[in-house]
Amino acid sequence: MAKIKLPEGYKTTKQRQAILQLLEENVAPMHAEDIYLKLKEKGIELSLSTVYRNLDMLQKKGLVVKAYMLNEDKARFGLASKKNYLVCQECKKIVIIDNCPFEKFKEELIEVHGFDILGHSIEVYGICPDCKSKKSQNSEDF
Amino acid sequence: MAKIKLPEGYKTTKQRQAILQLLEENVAPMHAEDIYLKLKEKGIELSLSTVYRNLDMLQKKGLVVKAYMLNEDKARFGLASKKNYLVCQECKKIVIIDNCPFEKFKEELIEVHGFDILGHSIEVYGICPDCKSKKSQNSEDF
DNA sequence: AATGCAAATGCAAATAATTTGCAAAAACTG
DNA sequence: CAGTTTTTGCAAATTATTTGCATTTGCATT
Repeated sequence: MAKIKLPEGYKTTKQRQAILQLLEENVAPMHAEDIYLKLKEKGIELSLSTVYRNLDMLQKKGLVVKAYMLNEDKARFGLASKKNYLVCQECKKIVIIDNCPFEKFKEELIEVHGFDILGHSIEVYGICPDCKSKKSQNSEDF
Repeated sequence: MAKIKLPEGYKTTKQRQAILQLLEENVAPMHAEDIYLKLKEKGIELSLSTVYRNLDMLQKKGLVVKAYMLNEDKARFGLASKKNYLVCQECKKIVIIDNCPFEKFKEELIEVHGFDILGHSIEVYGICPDCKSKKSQNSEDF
């Protein structure tokens, strides 16, 4: 948990710190409301708009990534360092892909399309090992 | 323009056909409202809820992919076959990545995480060649 | 430690995308 | 072309997210 440094001109508030810390602790990117509820539970006083406002600011500053996942209609927010993940379609568990395959293809993409590449995000969906074994217990016919 | 076959039990309506055809013609995934407006322009009678309902159905049937792009707050819909793209952060132009790098990493991902992989989507953002040259015209200092 | 000012917060109200209920219209079946 | 089912359009409802404004808080400077 390396403390994340806020950009110039922004103040350190307990709400802001709590949000960042929660995002650090969590593997998966979270919905704004989850963040709000989790922090309330922990006894931190904040409002949902504070959560949104902070996430928005952090996103604009590049510290946080906002993403919508398959079949979800609300945004998730996570630290910019965790932006490639596997999602189980059964239990919705999220697993971070850490050595991202993408780097190897950056060059190829630059050549083919001529873009300067600033960033990327990859979402992979499937069935996680746990759900797979639960499934095969119920029906041996696969 | 290979005609797309509707799933069993669904009727062929002019609205539904028009939506699918428009998605085939378009390189980039579109917002529901764009689809609505473009088709209205073409003289096709439909409502926005019809667009949403069809896209929803098509998505559930796997023919269409719904995705939210970086810094956008409304969904885009595109044919399932076109789900990896490059987005220019300046002009918002979208370019399809056609020989998707991902396939080569599927195996690796399966091994490492034990997921059965059903699908994926990749969004890459950067600056397109056009915007790049416009930029360097304005300031030669890069 | 007190002061002053900008930044941040909470609350309630506003906005905007998407969804839904329902009656009428269109598709397909025989 | 009559009967049944699906689809549509419209308007109203829902839900995530944003915003205005008055108040509070963080922090730099006396």
